[in-house]
Amino acid sequence: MVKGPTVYDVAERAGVSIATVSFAFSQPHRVRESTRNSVLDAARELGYVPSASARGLAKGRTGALGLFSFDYLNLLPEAAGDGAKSGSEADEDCRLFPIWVDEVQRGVELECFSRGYALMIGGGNKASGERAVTDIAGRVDGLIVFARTIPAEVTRRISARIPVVELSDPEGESSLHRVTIDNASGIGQLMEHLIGFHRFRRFMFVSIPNAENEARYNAYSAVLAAHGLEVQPPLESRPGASAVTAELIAELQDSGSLPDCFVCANDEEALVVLETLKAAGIPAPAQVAVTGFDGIVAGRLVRPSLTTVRQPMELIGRTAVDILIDTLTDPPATPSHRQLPVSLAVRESCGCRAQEN
Amino acid sequence: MVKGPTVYDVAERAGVSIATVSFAFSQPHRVRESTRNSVLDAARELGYVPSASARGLAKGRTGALGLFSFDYLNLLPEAAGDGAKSGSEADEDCRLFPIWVDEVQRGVELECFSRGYALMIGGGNKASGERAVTDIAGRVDGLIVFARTIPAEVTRRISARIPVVELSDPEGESSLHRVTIDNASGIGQLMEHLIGFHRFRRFMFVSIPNAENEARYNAYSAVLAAHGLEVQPPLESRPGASAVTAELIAELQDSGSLPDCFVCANDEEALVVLETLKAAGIPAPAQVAVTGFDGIVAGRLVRPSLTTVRQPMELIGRTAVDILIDTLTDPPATPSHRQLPVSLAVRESCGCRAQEN
DNA sequence: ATGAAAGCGCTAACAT
DNA sequence: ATGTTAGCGCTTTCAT
Repeated sequence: MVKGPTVYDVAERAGVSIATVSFAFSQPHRVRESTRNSVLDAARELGYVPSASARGLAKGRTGALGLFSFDYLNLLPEAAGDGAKSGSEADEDCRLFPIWVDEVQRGVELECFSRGYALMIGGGNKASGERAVTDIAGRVDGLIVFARTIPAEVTRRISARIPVVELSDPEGESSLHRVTIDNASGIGQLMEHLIGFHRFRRFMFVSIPNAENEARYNAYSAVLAAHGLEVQPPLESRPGASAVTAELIAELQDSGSLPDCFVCANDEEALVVLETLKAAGIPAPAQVAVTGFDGIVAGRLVRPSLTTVRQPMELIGRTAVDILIDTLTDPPATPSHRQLPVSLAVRESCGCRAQEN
Repeated sequence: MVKGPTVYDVAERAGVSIATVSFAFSQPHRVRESTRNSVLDAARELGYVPSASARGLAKGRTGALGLFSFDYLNLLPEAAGDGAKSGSEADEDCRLFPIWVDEVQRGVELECFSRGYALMIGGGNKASGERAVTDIAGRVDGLIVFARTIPAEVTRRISARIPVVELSDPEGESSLHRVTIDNASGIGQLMEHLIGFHRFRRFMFVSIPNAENEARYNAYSAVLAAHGLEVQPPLESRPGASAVTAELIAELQDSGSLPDCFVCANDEEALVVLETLKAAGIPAPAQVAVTGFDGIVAGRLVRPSLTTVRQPMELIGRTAVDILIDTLTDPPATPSHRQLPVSLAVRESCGCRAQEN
């Protein structure tokens, strides 16, 4: 744990200057082979590990990209505590991991590694948020953030210093690069299946209000309108507050106005709805169908398994990294915006038969 | 993307020295409130983002911990390509993510964030391995590595500079901190169930040879011996080479020497065995039972679901971070070694009935 | 309470 | 091909 050797130590041991040591590592062909070998040997013998801080300071680049992962875990106490009886811990936690964010993160990691970048991951919650994201911004050459996790003012400030990619929000601060998905197409495919194949007519959209969900709701409304079907205002659930959802659904049942199908803005809400229905003794999909959006792993674990629109999560992460590296290589005049396709995953909760899997 | 403002800019704007700017951030109470405010205002107006490189260089600490995640993806082509018909992509990839490593990583992330550290993630494969791990070692205050992913010589060198925690290997370079699990207890619980409850008598251990698996095999042998049961040498599978496993199992079948139960050294091998049996038309668990070890998510997705020994993966990650921070706070005289408990997860593949989930 | 100045370890001109 | 040297942006004594 003692202070490690530096270029100076290596240089001295190899009998050369520090510049030569530096060159031996960064531009091997620029130093005579014998020299290079003696430097490399000295480094090895000394156990030399270059300081990324020093290197970063000198070069003005760190060679790392950053991903700010919001602490969605604040929701855990609430989400884990109600609804299902807490069975084995093993079965509990899988509903919570991996979620959308985790799968995107994986794509980011893979792309970073294969492109030779290190990945700095930062996390935070409401309290530590701005501080944490600024901290990590100071450590990297480019940053990826999830939409709506940090104030626009903060990302704007950061984007004045390093390129920032915001993930998956149809709109937002325009100075940022952006990766989105084709919400309209996804909802379109889904509704086509529900209306055309299942012949459902009465729908209810469930979501917490945010830009992403609004885009999905708009696409949903458009499809219903195009089919001449009635459009109800969305059922506004609240993150982690499944009790609220339960109450709303109870009201619908009491008034005899349950829809044919609950179209949920994302998988996590759909899982809550599914659980709520089960608790209320309303059979799904027999009496009411339910669909999600995202394609998280948990959607395949539950029974009935969740019919949903699958996002290319790994690709989203990879694309963000690609944008960053491109931007670093040669800065584009205008922020990139790449929209990725989605695909329908028909499973059980819409009323289709169980898959093999 | 223009060069961002520095302490000098902030100092000038606030009409103070750079030292005061630094103090205003790091030791707010040491500067007069009015001064502090003008510094903070100036920083905000300028969009100041402190450089972690400069800070790290000056302080000798980066405030980040590292996790070196080996590129297990080299196995993908082989693993994904055979066996099951490639159904929807959705169903494919879930068998590969999240695996053990991913769940441990999650624990590392959570603990880092809650303790105020950033997390640097590095990845590599055989080729880039040493280079990549040295690179990330130069960026952090402490490093976590998975056992057997990098040469002992390299970790030793790095551990001379920063504390290193190696995860889950019963033995290894002794200069490293270490987090292990109680393999013997886990195998003991598992075998007790298989022998005591299911009355199995003829077992076959399946594994690729490594220290971890050897520890499990030894525990397994000990239990069998204690029950006066015959101990066969392990069936040596190869990572990703399920064809080999298939051949070995075919031989067993031909010679009429299929065991009552395949005890696999880990879940991934168990999944391969399960698939191989299915392909060979041998019903599991009806004719042959199969068990795993680890408790990865995929084990709950397959049918029959996998009976296994569950590791506290998140806790493993958290513990590693805890050791690192402790060590950074005040260096212990001797490397820490913490062993974590495991628990039996009885599911379908041993012959028990389907769970609710 | 604030400023001056000496590094931290490395890179990259520029010399030689 | 190799050496000299001036920073990179920040922290931290040590003065004032």
